[in-house]
Amino acid sequence: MSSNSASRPPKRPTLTDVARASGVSVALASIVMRGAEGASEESRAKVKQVAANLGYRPDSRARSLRSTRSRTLGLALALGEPLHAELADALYAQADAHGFEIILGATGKHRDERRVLNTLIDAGVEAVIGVFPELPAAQLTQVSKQLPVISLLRKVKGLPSIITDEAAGIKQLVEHLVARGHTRLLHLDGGSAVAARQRRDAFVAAAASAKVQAQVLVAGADETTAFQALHDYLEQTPRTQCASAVLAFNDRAALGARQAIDLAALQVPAQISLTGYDDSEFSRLAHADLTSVRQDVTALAEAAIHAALNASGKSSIHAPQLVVRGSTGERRP
Amino acid sequence: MSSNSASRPPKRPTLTDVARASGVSVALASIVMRGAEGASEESRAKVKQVAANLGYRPDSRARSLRSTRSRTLGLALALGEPLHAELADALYAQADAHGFEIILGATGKHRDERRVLNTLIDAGVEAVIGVFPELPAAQLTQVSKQLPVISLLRKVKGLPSIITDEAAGIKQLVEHLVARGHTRLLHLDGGSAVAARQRRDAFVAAAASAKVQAQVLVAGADETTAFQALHDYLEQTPRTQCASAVLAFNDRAALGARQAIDLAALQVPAQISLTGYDDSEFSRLAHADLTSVRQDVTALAEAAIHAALNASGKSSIHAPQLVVRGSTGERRP
DNA sequence: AGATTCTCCTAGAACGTTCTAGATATGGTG
DNA sequence: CACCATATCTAGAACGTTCTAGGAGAATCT
Repeated sequence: MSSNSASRPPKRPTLTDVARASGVSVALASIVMRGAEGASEESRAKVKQVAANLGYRPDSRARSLRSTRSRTLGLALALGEPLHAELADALYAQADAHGFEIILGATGKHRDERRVLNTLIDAGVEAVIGVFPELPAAQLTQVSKQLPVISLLRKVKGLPSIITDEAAGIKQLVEHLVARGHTRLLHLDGGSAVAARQRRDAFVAAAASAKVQAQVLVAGADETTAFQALHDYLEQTPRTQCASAVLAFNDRAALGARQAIDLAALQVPAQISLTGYDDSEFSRLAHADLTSVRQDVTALAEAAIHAALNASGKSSIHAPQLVVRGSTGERRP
Repeated sequence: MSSNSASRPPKRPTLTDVARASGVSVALASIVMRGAEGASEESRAKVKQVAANLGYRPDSRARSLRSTRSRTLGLALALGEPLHAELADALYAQADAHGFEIILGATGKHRDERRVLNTLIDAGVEAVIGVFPELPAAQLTQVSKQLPVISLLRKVKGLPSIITDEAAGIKQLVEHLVARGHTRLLHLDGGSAVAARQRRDAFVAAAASAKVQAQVLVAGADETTAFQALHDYLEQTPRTQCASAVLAFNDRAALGARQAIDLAALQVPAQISLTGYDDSEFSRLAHADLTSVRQDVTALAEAAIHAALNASGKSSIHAPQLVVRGSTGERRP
């Protein structure tokens, strides 16, 4: 009646079992399983056959303990972030191509980034790639003395950092809007999120150099805070003094912003333009139809894996791409 | 100029180092680090002090290799799913309380669930908790002979399965709508997603027992497919024959559905009611303001951890809760 | 024929822990 | 004083691999 997990696990077969069953030494069996050189085709065939029959799988703990080559990478990111999910997909593909496995650790508001990092390291990964919004750079560099640590989406001094050129992305958005006649821009900033400061600064700079008015609203990287911030703004600001274009920190924030706009009965893009960032799946949907900035996920992933596997890990900065959709239009005063 | 990860990792301190530095045997140092009994308070203090100074961290590979107690759980889920993110949060909290670490594996359209499972097992976890939408039950039960495998959100025969009472959730939605005069219901189904069949069947059954018309549209668990399916439906169905209420598979699907509805210039809830499932963060936003069904994430997590840690892992089924918001209303013919 | 070089194989140490089975010392008891 | 119980400690095997060093044959060279 009870589940069958109650029965004692029948010890999984070990390399010794395989060796014994195929009448060779453990060392030779190891050579075959690793695909190393030094075994005849004949032995190879036999050992592989036996291993398959027994359902043998190498124990990665023992393997990495001995060889310091676990062929496993640690990846730290936040769950529920569309961009992170995309990145993970690309990273998996890249790691695959190099014969590496990936295990993840989830960072989050309530979960200590340092601890996530430690958990991955203790599990025996060869390198860690991660999005660490809040972990102090000092701690990261400290850890990086033990094994390669690659910072994704955030520039960390002294660490290989794979990032997008935020200034370029924001500049494209601002110029796109300015070219359509907008002279009063509003940025819903990402709070403590990764890249938030870069985008905020880039926004101010780009607006200044285009000689248009710029205002920044402190918000966050999620729907709710963005909604709240913009909602308050729209209620408190006389309609005539309102910005005619809103740049949200990312697409999720734009979704929240959109709802504040709808609630204020403003038309997008007729009365107000809206932009996101990241070009998430839902930004492409008809109603959102969000002008956004696409980060080069594939290139980021490729660079991160490369930095992780080659000890001489180099930082790199990748160009984003403006994606114009229906949520931005000409300013009609 | 180059990053400092190029310098050779200064081997991390081992238990032997700690023992030597504190002038005791390795065995005693081990006892202290484990908090096992058999050491004087004096030695305890000294060893701990030395360990802290050296920055010693036990190697979980060696530890679990020897003792088959890694105090680590594997968690397999999909990235980018709000519900999964919530579950992970709750599971982390629960695991914490039991002194367990968690490492994740991401399942996904392009990633073999079996392989994710293997990666976690090879990393030395004591048990795996996972959402496995597509992995055949036979394979799961096969693996569960090696270590406890807990199925989350999907009933798998022969495996401890922690699920929500989908029939109850759907029934509440249907009855809620029927009570408001709706007699023609449409369900956007979740395709091959976990729980999709249960919800679909429950929808048909609940509609039948309430004696209202029911129609099911094949879609999927994401925004895009839901949008597409409903968009086509609204275009092809004469307005007078349209359903007056749409039950989306989950909140993400509801978001897509909402956009199809907006595009068709229908008012929610005046002309058409819409419901989601999962009560995600964004379903609470003003514009979405989505009537949904809340799964008891905390209870699910608690049950899953309990099943994973106690070999006698029991299945359980949890009651969901209807959350009424502004996206559903009286039918106005 | 001896030396050299292959190819194929193996014994045994090592990785960093935990665990078993004692050793040693301390103190109480008959 | 001999005996046992208890508390504290330790040596060394074990976990499942990989790696180093070398051995046995067979083939090639000089």
